Amino acid sequence: MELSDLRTFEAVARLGGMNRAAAELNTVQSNVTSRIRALERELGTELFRRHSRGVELTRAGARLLPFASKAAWVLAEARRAVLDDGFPSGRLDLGSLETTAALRLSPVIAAFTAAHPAVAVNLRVGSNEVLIGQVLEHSLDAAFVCGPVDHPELEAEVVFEEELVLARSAYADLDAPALADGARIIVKSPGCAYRDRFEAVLGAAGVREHAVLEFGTLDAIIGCVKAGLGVTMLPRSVLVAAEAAGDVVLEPLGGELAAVETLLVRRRGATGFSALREFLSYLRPVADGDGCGIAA
Amino acid sequence: MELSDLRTFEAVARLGGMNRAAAELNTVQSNVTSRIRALERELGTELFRRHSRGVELTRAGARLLPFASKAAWVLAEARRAVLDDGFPSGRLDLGSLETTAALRLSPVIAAFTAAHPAVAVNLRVGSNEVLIGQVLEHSLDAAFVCGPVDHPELEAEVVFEEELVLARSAYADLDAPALADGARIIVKSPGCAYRDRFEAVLGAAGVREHAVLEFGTLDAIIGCVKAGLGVTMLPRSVLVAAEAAGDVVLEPLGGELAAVETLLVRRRGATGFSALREFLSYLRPVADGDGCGIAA
DNA sequence: CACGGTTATCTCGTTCGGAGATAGCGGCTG
DNA sequence: CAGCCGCTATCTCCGAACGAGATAACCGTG
Repeated sequence: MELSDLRTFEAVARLGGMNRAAAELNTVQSNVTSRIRALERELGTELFRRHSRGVELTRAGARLLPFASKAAWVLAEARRAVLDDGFPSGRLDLGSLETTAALRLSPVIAAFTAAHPAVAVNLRVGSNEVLIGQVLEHSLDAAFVCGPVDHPELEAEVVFEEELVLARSAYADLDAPALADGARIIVKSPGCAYRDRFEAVLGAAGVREHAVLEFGTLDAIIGCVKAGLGVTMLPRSVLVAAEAAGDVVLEPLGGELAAVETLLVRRRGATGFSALREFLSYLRPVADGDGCGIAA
Repeated sequence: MELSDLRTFEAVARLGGMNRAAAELNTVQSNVTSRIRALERELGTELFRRHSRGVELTRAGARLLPFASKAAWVLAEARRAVLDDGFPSGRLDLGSLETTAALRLSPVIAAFTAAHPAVAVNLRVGSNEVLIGQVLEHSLDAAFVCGPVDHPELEAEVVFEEELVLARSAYADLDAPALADGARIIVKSPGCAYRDRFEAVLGAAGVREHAVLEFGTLDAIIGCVKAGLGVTMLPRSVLVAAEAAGDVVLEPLGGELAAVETLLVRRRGATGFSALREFLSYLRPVADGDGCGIAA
């Protein structure tokens, strides 16, 4: 059982056909077939059920599939570890919630890239679930997400602590309560980590009905809040600029619903290559200076 | 980078020479050399420093080595997972402290093997450190050890809780304190998990000097205690037979030093093949019936 | 029934890896 | 210093394995 065998197996399983797999692997169908048959012969089990539309995994094949990816990851990490001579270099794929990226990360990443030009930092913004999934499938090295995260294959540490506050237009009726039945809340697209929290806050405030306005960017949200279209809930640091400009009014939430921790999650056991280790060392002073402890 | 390349690499690194590796791999030296050179060419780094006595790993080679083992493990687990059709079968390699094996495991293993004759259960007795090391290097599937265990790559659950008690000869001067300066303690060979605990108990009791007698088996220890050669500290259940026979007198310790947890440790992320999963299900009722909760 | 799409099988040519012999290097020893 | 021994590097030969292409067989669909 060689790695190339597992690669073809994985491609066939993913694409559902030997022809398609052959195209992706830059070879011809007959070779894919024979490789798979050889693998089946070696393992003594059928891995695919063949039919006229392609193939589908048998139960044994389904059990093998995760190991095919795992083996590929191991080899990829091996290659990286060999080339990693202790001086940070290569790619560093990070993920982040948009709020964290906007307010916390730029100075850290700027300082890091300045000190380590050999590292190609790649920052991808996404929602909590997507980011965590990408870390798990090795598509990201680490991600800044909204805690808590509890997954056996991940380890997380708190790097920032934020205070969630309500924001509404400075030109609205400030005597009325910000949250009432029929309030219109402005949030990011589905999957936003703060959205669930917002719903919980609404529930705690006794709001049973509310309208929702969704936007893809923070700027759009804040712009709409200014314009009085509704109320939003975001980390205070995201909103201070708008508050200083006199456009929005902030209202502290209090209670434990207001505290939100930003975690850096990464795969457990990934000892960490130089670039990631070094990046962490840039991150910790920021977090400490911010008064945030690091939890193991 | 194929798996066979990593296997030859691992053999060369472990044996310190291409000739020796060739002998182990049932091939000739020239092939080993060329495989290694091809690997070095592919990775763009020297993996070995050659000299007239053999080869030694470069730093890059040392970084690669752990991944070679890891890749081999992944493939071995893949093969097992494919052949594992949900009905427990194959080998199940367990490790245990001698005390646990003697008193707790026999009924569980007996019931398990009776119900699952297709599983070849293999029980190896050893000390805490050795067992944990063997679990880490995949030489054991799981091990019963003395807690607590805190290792990022292991997960543990409490399966038994024992009470440590002092035991001394029933024919000794029972009015004198069992633990005093100059006491002779009888323990297992170095590495015994209870020994450190015993030393702590002695310290807490204010004993500054004591003699040590080491034996390899529990029977020898208990025999010597009977004979009045010294005092030992073991789980109560190991000693009840001797107490009932009237040969030894047990003395509860009290305090948190007396409580000892037996953990089942296994590698994290190893989803667990059928045999191990099934064995766990045999274990849990025993632990529960014993009044011991299972901690995740 | 013909057609498009699929997998299985066969053959041919190339390539890759294993076996063996030899050369070259370095240290050790008499 | 010369000879020896153990090691790695390199070369050549050969067989097995792999990739490419063509063809057959199968199935569902229009």
